[in-house]
Amino acid sequence: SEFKPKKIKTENDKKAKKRKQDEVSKGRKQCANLVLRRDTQTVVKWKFLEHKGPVFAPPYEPLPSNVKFYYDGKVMRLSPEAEEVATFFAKMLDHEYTTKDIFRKNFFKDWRKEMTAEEKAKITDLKKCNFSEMNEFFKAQSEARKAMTKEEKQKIKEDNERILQEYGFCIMDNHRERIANFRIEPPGLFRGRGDHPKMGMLKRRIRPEDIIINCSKDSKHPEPPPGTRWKEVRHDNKVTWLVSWTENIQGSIKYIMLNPSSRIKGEKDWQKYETARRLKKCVDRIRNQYREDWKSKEMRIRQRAVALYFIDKLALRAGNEKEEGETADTVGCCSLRVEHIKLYPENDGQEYVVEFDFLGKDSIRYYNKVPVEKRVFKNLQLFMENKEPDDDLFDRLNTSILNKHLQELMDGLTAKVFRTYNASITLQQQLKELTNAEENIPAKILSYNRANRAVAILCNHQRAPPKTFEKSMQNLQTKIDAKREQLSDAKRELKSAKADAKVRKDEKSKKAVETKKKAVQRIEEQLMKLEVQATDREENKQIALGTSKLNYLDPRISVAWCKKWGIPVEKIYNKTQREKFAWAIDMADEDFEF
DNA sequence: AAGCTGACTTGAGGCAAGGGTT
DNA sequence: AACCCTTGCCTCAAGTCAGCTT
Repeated sequence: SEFKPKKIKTENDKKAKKRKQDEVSKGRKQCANLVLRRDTQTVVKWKFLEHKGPVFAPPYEPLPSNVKFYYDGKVMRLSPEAEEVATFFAKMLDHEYTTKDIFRKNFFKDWRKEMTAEEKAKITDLKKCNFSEMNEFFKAQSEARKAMTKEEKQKIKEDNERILQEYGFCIMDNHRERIANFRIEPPGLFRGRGDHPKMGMLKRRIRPEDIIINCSKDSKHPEPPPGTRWKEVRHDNKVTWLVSWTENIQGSIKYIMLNPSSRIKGEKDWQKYETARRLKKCVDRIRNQYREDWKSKEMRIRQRAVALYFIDKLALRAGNEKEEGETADTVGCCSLRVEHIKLYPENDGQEYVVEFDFLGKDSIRYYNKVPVEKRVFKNLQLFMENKEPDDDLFDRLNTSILNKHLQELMDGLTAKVFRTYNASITLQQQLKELTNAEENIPAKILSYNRANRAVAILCNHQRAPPKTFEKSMQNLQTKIDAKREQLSDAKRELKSAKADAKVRKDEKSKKAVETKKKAVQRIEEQLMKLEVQATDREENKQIALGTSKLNYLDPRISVAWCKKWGIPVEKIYNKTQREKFAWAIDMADEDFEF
């Protein structure tokens, strides 16, 4: 089809190849414009869609009667409804969440709603509740699961596979496609991230009556479980989801959609990178424009221009405003407040330094000290004049205004395109800079990871250092030491073999020298591999590469790099990633340029 | 133009599978 | 074969952005 064109075979004529390629990409682009542009709510996403509906969470199984709950030191039997919610709390006893005031307060309030009148009258203080037997019961259960026999584990695996085959796929326009999340989220206690005002609230169980099914009219639509009915069955081919329901914490809608390997997700992904590549062509013009705008006599334009500069230079997110009290207090570019930045006319020998310190998406801290242009600095001073710490830095700007402006600068341009563009261009440029033709494959892969790391740092993709980090580092060091030992042994042996051969001058001893030489080489290589691994791991301590690899880096850059240096794609992408990026693996050859 | 809603992408964390090591 | 540790995968929360309503 248009989307996965046959790879163009190289004749010796490079120019013909290039021309042909341009045609293909032009055709593809036209196709994209036709089918994919302006796609929210306006364009047909599929013609035929058939699926089996969602898999519901298993029903609640009451605790065995020997597992007791105590209130105020005395055994108390709970109604099944109250007991179920109690088990959600009991399962989390070891978690820090359960010590937090807001969590406890929210949980207790929602738990009481599930209690019978008698329970409600009796249970008035969470501190007097003793869930420890429940907690131990669940711990024992998970131990038991681990201790199952091979056969039992095999059986579970087979059952899962059967469910996957039945519910995990759908038919969309003549293709059997993998569904991403066909299981409905089970009930439990809401765990918001960061300082979330709703943490601990009860996430209720989803029933068939909550479910909207979306499929094509001419398909066999899924049956609800016996004795139940769907909320609605609709046939909307302007959207990509198969199932939806409304979640009770924020009142937002949740969806079942297709796997990243699906045509519909792949095309969208490809389109995203094509938009970023179009930005590449006009980014200079846009940069000149916003630099001009720093001088505008209109405040709103200056603010817009400074915000855009941050988004471009620092890869900040757009920063939509959020409803206060509904979510954790986090910000992005447009929602930055005065308290989130500090200005230093001079700092560590640099002029005009801005210090950023705020909580971004997922309450991950963004901390950065950057020198900026004098004009930007002066503008920031102006924006901050006569404001309180909790006032908006950009009071004349929001994401909607910014994106409307961007749309005028380039078709399809929005704030997040800058993140994609800067991430991908950084990878490409870093790969060029860091790859050393002389080096072997492990060393080249280290270079790749370093390029990837540069992007992750730019995008602020942090992670908590793994709990086992120190130990695993030590283990690796032990291995390295052992390997060094082994190497010097091997070298010693080689030396004596050489000496031996010099005296004896026979074939046999010459052969022995060769063998020893090979051994030394092999061990040297192994040692190097370990050392590279150690470096890589150390540098990666607090940085997560996965997110940028999956969401920001045009996979064709990586595929091209692999082809150019003869590195198997498997070294860069695992199986799932190869499935997601199948289109790119197919499309890109070694001279692909982002 | 502000606010709301729906659809879709992006994100970190948790957990289990499975691969390497002892 | 038991163990241990990494890796991959899943989960589900938290963003972005466009279109609609008021």
